[in-house]
Amino acid sequence: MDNSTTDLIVQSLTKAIVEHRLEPGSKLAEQKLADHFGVSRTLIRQALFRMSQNRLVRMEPSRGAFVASPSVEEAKQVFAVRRMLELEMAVQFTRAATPQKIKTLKTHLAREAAAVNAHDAATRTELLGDFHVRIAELLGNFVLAELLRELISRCALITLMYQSTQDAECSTNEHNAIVAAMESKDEALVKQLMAHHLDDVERSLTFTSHNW
Amino acid sequence: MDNSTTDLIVQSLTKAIVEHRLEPGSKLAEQKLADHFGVSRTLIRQALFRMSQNRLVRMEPSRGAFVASPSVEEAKQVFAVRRMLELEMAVQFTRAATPQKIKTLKTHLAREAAAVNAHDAATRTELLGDFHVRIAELLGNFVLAELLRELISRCALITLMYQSTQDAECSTNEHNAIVAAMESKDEALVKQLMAHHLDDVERSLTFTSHNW
DNA sequence: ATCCGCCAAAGTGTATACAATTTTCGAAAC
DNA sequence: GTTTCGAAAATTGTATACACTTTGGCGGAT
Repeated sequence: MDNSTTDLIVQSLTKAIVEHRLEPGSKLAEQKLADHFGVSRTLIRQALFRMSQNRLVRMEPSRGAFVASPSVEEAKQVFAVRRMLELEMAVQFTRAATPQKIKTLKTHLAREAAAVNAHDAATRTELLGDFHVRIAELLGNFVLAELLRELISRCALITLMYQSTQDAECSTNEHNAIVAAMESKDEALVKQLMAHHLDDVERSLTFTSHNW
Repeated sequence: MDNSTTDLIVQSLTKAIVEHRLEPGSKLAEQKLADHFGVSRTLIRQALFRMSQNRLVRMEPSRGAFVASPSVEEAKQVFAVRRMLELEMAVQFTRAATPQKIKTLKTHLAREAAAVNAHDAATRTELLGDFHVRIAELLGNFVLAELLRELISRCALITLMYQSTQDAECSTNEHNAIVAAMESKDEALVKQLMAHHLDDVERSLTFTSHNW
């Protein structure tokens, strides 16, 4: 079953949502999107369907698709899950890390820093999330990696809306500290830093919560 | 957007796969399914799409949909993720548990026991998985609950195929022990029992692995 | 007998048509 | 001026049509 065209539409819409060109709650009319992408409604519906499973889009029966408006409560639950997964993951990675794998992470950190400096919000958010996914991949657990990617994209909406450049710099600094601790094989420190990091990211959201 | 009909098809197909009436690897031809359910290919395609995101179905471009054949390696990764989530979840639940919540779990255990005695494989597998989901719900984290449901259904294929009645009895006994430990607020014991339980379930799979 | 190529049959991928529902908007009633 | 009702327009939900790809087999060449 082919879905490459659908994939492109999903990517494009996801980008638009994450970059905040499509506001939370706004209507995603099928025919308009079909015209815009130059395809039939069939492919648009497939794409919207998939995005609704990722929770980036909300569907209402007979009423259509809307850009999701994840609540702060939902974001908190997502972060609770991330904490469960990522604290343990970071410890396990530290145990299993080779110099080669550490190097791969460091390369990633360099790209992060560049994106933060360039004030490219979209790329920045993407790379900040990728850091966590990358660790899972290097650990060899692709089920975990995929799950994390989903969780991270799921609150990307909120993250981006409330994450100032300042927060982003803070994040990438914390990433650096985590990798340094991994390199020195200090499992306890890694766990502590990762916990602190996730708390920080979450706090930057809930402190600025509002009226959706 | 309505999807109630699609939901019914998804449920029906999922049941057929989990109950092993549709073997792993077998073709899911759209027109045949459409005829069987008395709908057009449109709805069948939506259902297959959704099931491919749950990993119960695998799609190949221009070749169609097939019942998934999850590898033992993939099952191991799923269990690794479950361990990360569920050990911590069990501890947190123990901390937050009220007598009311413990009672809810005990009610569930009774239903499990009945299903195991009745040798109803489908219901048994469903309830054994539900135990874990229920804990997440009682903890109030519905994101976690939904994620667990997905993870559990994802290896339901393998679980059911290799899980003998004996294993199932073992599982429900372990569930009982876990709830007892929760009731006595022994966090360390809960964590240990849950770890042992997940190891047991996983071991019952990998020991009987074969040639897919 | 085996292999290659070609054609028919079957199946998937996308677009379009049509049915059913919701939304919009204006006119009538209060 | 506000509310209510209703019909037209717009939008979603499902079925069908059609193009394109894969599959399977038959016939001929080696």
